[in-house]
Amino acid sequence: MTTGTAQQVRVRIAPSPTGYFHVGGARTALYNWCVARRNGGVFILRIEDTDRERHQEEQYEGILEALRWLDLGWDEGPYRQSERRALYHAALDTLWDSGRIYACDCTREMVEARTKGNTTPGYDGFCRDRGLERRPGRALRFRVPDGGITVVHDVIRGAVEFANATIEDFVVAKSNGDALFVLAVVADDRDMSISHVIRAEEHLPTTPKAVLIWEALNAADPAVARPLPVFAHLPILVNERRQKISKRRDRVAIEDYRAQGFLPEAMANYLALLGWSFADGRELFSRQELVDTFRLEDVNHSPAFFDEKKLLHFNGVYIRALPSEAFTDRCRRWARDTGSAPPSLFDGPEWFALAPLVQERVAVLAEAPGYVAFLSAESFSIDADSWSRAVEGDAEAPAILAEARERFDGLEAFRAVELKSELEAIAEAHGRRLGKAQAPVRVATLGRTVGLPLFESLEVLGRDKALERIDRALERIGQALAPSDGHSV
RNA sequence: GGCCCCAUCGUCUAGAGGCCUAGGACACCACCCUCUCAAGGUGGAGACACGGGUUCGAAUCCCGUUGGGGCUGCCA
Repeated sequence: MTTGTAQQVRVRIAPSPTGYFHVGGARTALYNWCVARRNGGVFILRIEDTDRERHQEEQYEGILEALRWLDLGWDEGPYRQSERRALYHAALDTLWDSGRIYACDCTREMVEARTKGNTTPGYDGFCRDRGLERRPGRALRFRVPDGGITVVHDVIRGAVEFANATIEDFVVAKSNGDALFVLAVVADDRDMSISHVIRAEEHLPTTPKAVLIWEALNAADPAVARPLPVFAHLPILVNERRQKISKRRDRVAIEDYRAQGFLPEAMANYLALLGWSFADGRELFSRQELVDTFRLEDVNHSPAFFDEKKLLHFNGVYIRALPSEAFTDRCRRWARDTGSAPPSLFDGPEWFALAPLVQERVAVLAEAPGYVAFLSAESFSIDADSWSRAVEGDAEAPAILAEARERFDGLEAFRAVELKSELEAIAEAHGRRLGKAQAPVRVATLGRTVGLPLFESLEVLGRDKALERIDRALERIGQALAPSDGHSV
C-alpha cells in the first residue's frame, strides 16, 4: 500500500441501517475487503447507527446477510456506534478541554435569520466567543481555523484542498448530547486504528472536517496521537439519469438481486468492474484474481452507471459455467432462501433430465421454474399470445396436431429422437421446415412458443400427458370452429 | 448561490506524448448455426465535450469554457 509505513492495514465499511444494503455499499465493501485481503489486513464491519431515531433494527440483519451472501466476511465486528457512545463522549471531552469545540444555543431559525444574504453560507460563529457552558440543550461546535487550508490526501484523487474559510463551525454533538456522524467516525477510526478510509465520493466534502477533528485530537493528546488514515474516495454509482443511485428511486437492494436469482460471484465480479478494470482487459475473473490485482491507485475517477443488462449477461455466463449438479444446488438454495419456488421443483428424474437444458437458457435463477412449469398439471397453462399465433394463426395447425397425435401414439418408444423424426415426416408432408411445424405442437404441449427443446421436453413429459394435451388442444380448436350457439361474430 | 469532484462509443472501460486510421465488453444491427428460445460463431454501426496553449508530435500535460455530479442537517 502507499502508507509508506509498516502499519498494519485495517479497513472498515460503515453502512448505516437506514435502508436496504445497496449495490454501492456492496462495491465499497468489496474494495475494502480486497485491500484487506491483498495486504494481509483486517476488514472491519461497523454499523453507523448513531441516530437512534432513524435506525431500523430489521435493516441491521439485512446488512450482515448481504455481506455473507457476497462472501465478504469481516474479521472484526460488527461494531455498533450506538454501543460506543462513551468513546465519543471521551473525544468530546478532550476537544472541549483543549478549547477546540464550544457550546452553542442557536436554533436553526436564529442562524438563518442572521446569515440570510451572507456570501459564506452556514453557521456564522455567533457563539464562538460567548463562553457558553457545556450543558444539555446546547449543541457543540468545532472551532474551525479562520485561515489556512486543510488538505485531504486521497489515493484516487490526489491532494484535495479546502480553504478553512469555506468550512463553517460545524456541529459535533447534538443538543441532546449525542455525538454526530463526523465526530463518531473520527473517534472510531482512531480507536480502531483504521489505516485506510475507503468510501464513496459523497463523503469527500466532509473529509476536511474529519481531518480537522483528527488533528485536533492528536494535538490535544500527543500521547495517543494517531497518523491520519489514507483516504480513497470511490466514484459514486449513478442511475440512467446520471444521479447518485438512491434507495428510494432506483432498484438497488442487494436483497432484490439475490431474490431474482443472481449469483453472488457474478454480482461481485460485475461490481468490481464499476470503477476498476482487470489488468489484461479480461472482464471475468475469480475472487482470488481480483484480490491479487486490485489496487486502489487504479480506481477510476468518474461515476459509473450500474448496468443491469451487463450484470444479467455476467450472471448467465456464471450460471452456464456451473457444473450441472452445482446448478441444481443453486436453484434449490435460491428456492429455499427466497421462498420463490418449492425446492422440490429442482429434484426428481424429470428435473435432472431437463436441468442442463434449463441451465444454458437462464440468465437468472428466477427464470428456471418457468422453463419446467409445463411438467405439472397445476403449473401448466397455455399462453394466449402463443396460442393465437401458432395455433389459431396457422391454418394447418389442426391437421399437424392431429397427425402428431396419431404418429406419437403409434410410437413404440416415446423418446426425443423418435418424436423428432415423426414430426419431421409431418413437416415434410406439409411442405414446411421442422421449425415451423413444431410450433403448434409446442404450444399445445408446453404452453408457449418459446422454451426448452420440444422433443426432449415431450420425452420427459411422457406419452400420456403429451397426448392428452394434444387432445385438449384439438378440442379447443373444434369448439372455436363450431357454430357457437348464437354467439358467433 | 458556495465548496468540491468528474469528463474516451448508448453503457462499463483500455489508453499513463508517438504502438490510436482509439482496443475490449454489454446493449444494438446483419448473417451463420439451429426443432422454438437461448447459447455459440462471423461481420457491422458506434466515442476522445469545446477552445486555447506546451511539444517535432496530445485522447494522453497545462489553462479556460461548457456540461454533469456530489456536498452544503443538532441525517448517515
